[in-house]
Amino acid sequence: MTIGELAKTSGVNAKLIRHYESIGLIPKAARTESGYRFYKESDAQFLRFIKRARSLGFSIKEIKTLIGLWRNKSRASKEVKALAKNHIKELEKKIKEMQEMVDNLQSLARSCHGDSRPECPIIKSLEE
Amino acid sequence: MTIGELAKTSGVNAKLIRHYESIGLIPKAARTESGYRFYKESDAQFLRFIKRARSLGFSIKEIKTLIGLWRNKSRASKEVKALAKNHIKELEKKIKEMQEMVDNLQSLARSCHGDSRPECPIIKSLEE
DNA sequence: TATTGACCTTCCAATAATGGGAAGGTGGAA
DNA sequence: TTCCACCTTCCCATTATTGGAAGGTCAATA
Repeated sequence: MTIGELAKTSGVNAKLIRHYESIGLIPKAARTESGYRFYKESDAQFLRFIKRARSLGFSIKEIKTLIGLWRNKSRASKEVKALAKNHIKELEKKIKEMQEMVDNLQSLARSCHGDSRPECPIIKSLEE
Repeated sequence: MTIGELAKTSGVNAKLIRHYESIGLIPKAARTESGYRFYKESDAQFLRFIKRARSLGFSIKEIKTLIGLWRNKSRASKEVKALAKNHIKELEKKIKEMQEMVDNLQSLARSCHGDSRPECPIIKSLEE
């Protein structure tokens, strides 16, 4: 499989596959005589694994750990669960921060007339 | 005021003040004969404005717009309100995405025994 | 006066993840 | 042979912030 075909079957675009290789997230691909990378089916599965983990918000660094856990068939499930729980905590922390921003802004926006007059509590709150 | 003093009174560190100058977010500072930047009180207020806006999650680009609105004493408050509303929408969109990640992970984590056995639905879900 | 330490300067680089483009080589089909 | 689609590497941009290196300046102290 060429890198373009792998991109199609894995859903990860070729540019990104090369990048993942360059940072050591995936192993260096085998090459044809002319230097083209070539892949096998299982490489697509690997990339899909990465893509799913990304869609759950795991960072590349966390995914490296996840890959290790994935490959280690005898590791305890509590190790994986701990990683997930920790990740959930981080996500929840960010969500909370953003929700606080929204709440603050909502209350400012509510108190702003939003008409053609220049008086604006939103701006005023930034001045203080 | 030197940049270090400004950093203290504004709460924005010196490195970042120079950066803000380099990207044109704040005007170029006046210089002493020896090349040191120097500032006045109102510069600290300006930086605090920026810092507050950042803490509400506005991007540097949005802040540039906000500064324009701030300076324009005759602009309509509805312009500011529109910017804020738009920003709220973006924040809420991100929050929703992250909340979906959390929900998915929570349900996976719940179904994972989290003991010493290797079977793990979290990993399994990434394999599919 | 010489030294010292705290502060200032600029420039370069790194972070995280992805995308875009340029310049050039390769493969296969018409 | 020519042509197009694909491949290669390398560099750059994004966003906001921080870090360091190498070197100049200021003020106080020995």
